[in-house]
Amino acid sequence: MTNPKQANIYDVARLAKVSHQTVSRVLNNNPSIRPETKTRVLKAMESLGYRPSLAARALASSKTNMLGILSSNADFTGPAAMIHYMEAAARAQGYFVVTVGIDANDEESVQSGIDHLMNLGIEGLALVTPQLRAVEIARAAVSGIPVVTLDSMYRMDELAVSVDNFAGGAAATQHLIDLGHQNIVHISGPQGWFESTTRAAGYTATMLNANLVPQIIDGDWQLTTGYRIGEKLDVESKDITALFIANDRMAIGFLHAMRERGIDVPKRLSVIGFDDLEETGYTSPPLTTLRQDFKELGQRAMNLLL
Amino acid sequence: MTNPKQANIYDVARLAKVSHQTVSRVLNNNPSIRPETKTRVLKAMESLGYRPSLAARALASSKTNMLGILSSNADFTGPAAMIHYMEAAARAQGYFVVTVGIDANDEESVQSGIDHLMNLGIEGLALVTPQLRAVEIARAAVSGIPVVTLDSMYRMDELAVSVDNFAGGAAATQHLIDLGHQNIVHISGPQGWFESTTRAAGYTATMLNANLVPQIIDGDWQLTTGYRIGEKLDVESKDITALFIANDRMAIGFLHAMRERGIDVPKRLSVIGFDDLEETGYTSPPLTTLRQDFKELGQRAMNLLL
DNA sequence: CCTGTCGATGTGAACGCTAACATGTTAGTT
DNA sequence: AACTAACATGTTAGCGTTCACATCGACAGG
Repeated sequence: MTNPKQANIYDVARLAKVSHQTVSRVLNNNPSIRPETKTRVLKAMESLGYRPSLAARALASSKTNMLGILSSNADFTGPAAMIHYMEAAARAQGYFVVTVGIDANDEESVQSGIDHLMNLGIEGLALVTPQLRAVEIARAAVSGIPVVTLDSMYRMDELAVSVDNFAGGAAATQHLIDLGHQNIVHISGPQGWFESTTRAAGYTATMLNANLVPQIIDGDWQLTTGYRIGEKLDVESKDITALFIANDRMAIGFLHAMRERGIDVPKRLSVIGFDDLEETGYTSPPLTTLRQDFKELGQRAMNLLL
Repeated sequence: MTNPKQANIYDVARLAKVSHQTVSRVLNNNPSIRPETKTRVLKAMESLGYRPSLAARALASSKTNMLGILSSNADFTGPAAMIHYMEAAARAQGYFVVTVGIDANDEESVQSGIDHLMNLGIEGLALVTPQLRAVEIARAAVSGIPVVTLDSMYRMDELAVSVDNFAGGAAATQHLIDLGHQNIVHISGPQGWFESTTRAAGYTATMLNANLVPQIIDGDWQLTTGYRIGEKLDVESKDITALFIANDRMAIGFLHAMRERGIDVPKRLSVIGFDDLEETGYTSPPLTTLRQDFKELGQRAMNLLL
């Protein structure tokens, strides 16, 4: 409760009748310190309300204990959850996480975000930016520290963790095939997004594998787009019986259109989505969806960084 | 691209043929420096790829340039958006934002989150924790730095910014009254949340003001709860004609239940929600909702801190 | 007993910057 | 021309740690 003048390591040392270096050793859990001395120092810290200065520590040791997250679209459920769990994992190890939000379509925004973080002296960077271009810029602008990418195709190098979108797309498609569908359409995400292309690839591969013809309609994740596609999709004459839609938002929009047109889902048409919106399951008509494990993903990313 | 040994202020000074202090002055935009000298120094920095050390700066000036955000439920749309905009506003002023996620129902979690941030030496703290108890703990644990609360009743002191939930609740209610409804039910959020009580208060006041009887059903923000309430609400015998539901999630669940029961919204029953889910407007039946301006809120909070 | 080792602790410098004060230079006053 | 104020820059001393090395005592081996 008192706030006279934050105690420093010398104050503690004096009170504990040791040298400042011994205090430092206690701070860093140096093994060669007598338990007795250690408790004495600890007690002194306690009674002074001592708080080590991260700044001084960083200066002397050139370890900042800072991690950066570069994030576009942090307001989507998935990314937000991943960031949340990454932060928790990092904090458990004594790290601080600085999150910077960017506009992934604006190269300058990406650059300045990275600059900001590099100035801080972060020791690791996580990219929660599904846009291919942004990841490239980021990887180029950063050097000397580990970078991990979430949700990407970069999985090929070891520096990324990711939902296996290919497998996901394949699973969704296979599910529909197993239900007996043959004429299955895929509504994809926008180009330039990892999830888009990978999910679509999973779909295509599975269709071809079953000797079926893949049909992809380009989407852009937006709910309204799903709706618009739903309005004009020629379900009847083309005899489409099932759709795999790349994310739940579009799926919800699409379902709404179906309802307006009086097309019965799931009787006349099966629809499967992808993502993790809580709303799923309470739409009418109901939506089947593939869940993703963001928690595990976030933690894995952190472990990779540390 | 080279990375021999980060240049420091002395290296720059030597190259620009000035003293290190002059370099420091350039760094800090000291006005009493000749433009000519300034450009010379700037050029030297550039050519060395100089990056000021935040740690050293913090140590010498005891200004950390760090701001903290304590956040529960960061995966809701509202909070996530606010955090996003706060970060942007802070960064524009050269600040770094460290976000810590907590479990607001676990006092220890709140405490340790705050400790973490205090160790960092943050210069300001924003609370994005709508739970009353968490805010109390936080306010008590922090001293010496400004604390701002978002979305709270603390609006009374100047240290909080907030959507005016009271006015919002009142507006929604009045809207229904204006449509001619008299028997209007409110489904509220959980107790202990600012938004809950304040929105409910706005509802109650408006009802009473119109000589109508307020009827409140306790909810908890959850979609499933909205659904369950919808399942068993005795709309018929009580002749309920309208509902004001405290958030969109519950509203969506509720609407789903109405649909299953064959109750026509909005013909038989008017429903109005509150929040900011994009999905709103594409549900069936359609949902009217009150929008919130998270962007402005986030920025206002930052300005308050700085 | 003397020497060599190891464990426990102390000493001084360094980290890269800003604060405070000192110095030198220019221009304005009388 | 001498004196001062204002500007532009330099000098020295920290800020609170850690690092590298020095010291001190005790205990073992010969």
